Amino acid sequence: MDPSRLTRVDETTWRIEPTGLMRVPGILYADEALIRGMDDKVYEQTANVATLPGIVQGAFVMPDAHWGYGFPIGGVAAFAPEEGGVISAGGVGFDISCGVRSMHTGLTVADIRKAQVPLADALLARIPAGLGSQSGISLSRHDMEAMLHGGAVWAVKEGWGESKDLERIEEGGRMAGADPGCVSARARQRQRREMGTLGSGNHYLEVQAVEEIFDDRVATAFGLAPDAVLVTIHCGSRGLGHQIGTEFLRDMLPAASAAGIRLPDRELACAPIDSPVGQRYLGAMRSAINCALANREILGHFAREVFAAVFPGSTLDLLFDVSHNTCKVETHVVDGQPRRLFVHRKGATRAFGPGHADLPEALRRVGQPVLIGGSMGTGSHVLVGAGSGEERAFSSACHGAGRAMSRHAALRRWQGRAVIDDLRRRGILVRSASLRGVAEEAPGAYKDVDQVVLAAERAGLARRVARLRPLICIKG
DNA sequence: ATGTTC
Repeated sequence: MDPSRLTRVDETTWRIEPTGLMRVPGILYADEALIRGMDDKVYEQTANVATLPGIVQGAFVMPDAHWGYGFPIGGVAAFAPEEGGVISAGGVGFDISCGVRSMHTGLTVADIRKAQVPLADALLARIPAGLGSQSGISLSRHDMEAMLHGGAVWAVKEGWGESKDLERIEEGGRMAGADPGCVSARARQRQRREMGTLGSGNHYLEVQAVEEIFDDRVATAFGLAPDAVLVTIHCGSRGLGHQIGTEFLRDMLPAASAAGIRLPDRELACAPIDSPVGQRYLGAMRSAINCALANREILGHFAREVFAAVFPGSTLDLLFDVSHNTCKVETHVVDGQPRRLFVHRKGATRAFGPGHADLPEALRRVGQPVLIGGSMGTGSHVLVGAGSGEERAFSSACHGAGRAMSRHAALRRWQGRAVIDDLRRRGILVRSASLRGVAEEAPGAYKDVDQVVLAAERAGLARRVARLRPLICIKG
C-alpha cells in the first residue's frame, strides 16, 4: 500500500479519508514499513467496510492486517443497532472464535531439552491435527446441544479440563446468548467427531520458552519468568464454524438487499442486527464461540495428559484463553457517551486494559493477557491490554504475524522437509500431518511478528510483556 | 480457515 494514499496522523496512525459512500474514515495502526508491505486490497476492503450502515467511529486496521474475505483480516468494526447497524459473517471470519490459549508448565527449557523428542512424539500422538482430523470423541444429539450452550463449562463438566480454568477464559468459558436452534444439522454433523482437534492451516500446538521480558511487573503478575516454558494452542471452531460462516454469507446477501443496503462487494454480505437473519446469525455464531472454547479446553486437557506422562507430577495452569474472530456486544465510550456496540474483530484480539470489570480478579489490576501467535520458528508474544486501547480501536490489538505471502506463493518457494530440517538445526522440533502445510506456513511467508507487536505498542493498542520462542510445534 | 467442489 502506498502511504501517500493515506493521511498520516502520527508515527503509527494513518487515515483513509472518507470519500464516496464511506460513512467514517479508515484508521490504520502500523509503522510505515508495515503500511508499505500491506496489500492494496486492505485499503479497498477497509474503505468498503466504512460504507456499511451504523458503523461507529471508523473502520480500524491492525498492524498485521492482510487481504481477507470481504473484511480485511486484522480488522475491527463496531456497529450501533439503533442506527441501523449490521452484523456480517465476513466481519467475523470463517473460523468463528479462532483463538489462542497459553498454559504454564512449571518447567524450564533445561527440563524440556532432556525429553524434547519423546515429548514432541507424545504430543503428536495425542493431539489430532490436520484437515478432517478426529479425536475419538463423538457427540450425541444431546451432547452437541449441551456443548453449543455450555462451551468450556460443558467440557469441564465432561471431565476435559479443570473448573479453575474457567475464569481465565473469555466470557468465563461460556458465551451467553448462544442459540443452538440456529445451528444447521449439517454444521452439527461436521462437528460430531471433531471436538478436541487442531485442524489445519495456521493452527498449532507449541511448547514455548520465555525468551525476553519487556515488562517485569506485568510478567510477574502473569506468572512469566525467563526460561519458563508454556504450552500454547491456536485453533478454532473447526467444521462447525466454517459451515455456519458459509451458510450465513449466503443468507445475508438477500437480507442486505431486502434492507436496502448497497454493498460495494458481495463479500460484505450483512444483515441489520435487529433483522431475523441477523439474530439467527448471532445465535449460531455464539454457539460456534462455545464450540471453539470447548475445543481449546479439550485440547488443553490432552496436553495435560501428555505432560503428566512425560513429566510426572507436572500440572498445566491456564494463563489465558482469548479469541480473535468474533462479534461481541460491548459498551465503549464514544464522544464521551457510553454506547452499546456490536464489535466485529476479525484477526484482531480483544485487549481490555487494567480495571476492566470483565477481567478476573487476579488479572484486573494489570489488564488482559493478549496472546499473539507468531509463525513457526519466529516466536510469539504476550501483550497486555492498555487503557489507551479503548479509544484507539475499541480495546483491540493485532492477532499474529499476519501473512506476507499467499499459501500458493509459499508453496512455490519452500519445501516442507527443508523447512523442518532448518528449524531442527535451530532447536525447534516440528511435527506435522502435512509437509505441504509446513511449506505453506514457512516462517518466511509471514511478516516479522516483532515489528508487528512493536507497532501495536507504539500505537497504544497494547503493551509488550514477553517474547516466547518455540521448542516444539505440532502443526495441522 | 474448510470433509481445499453444492
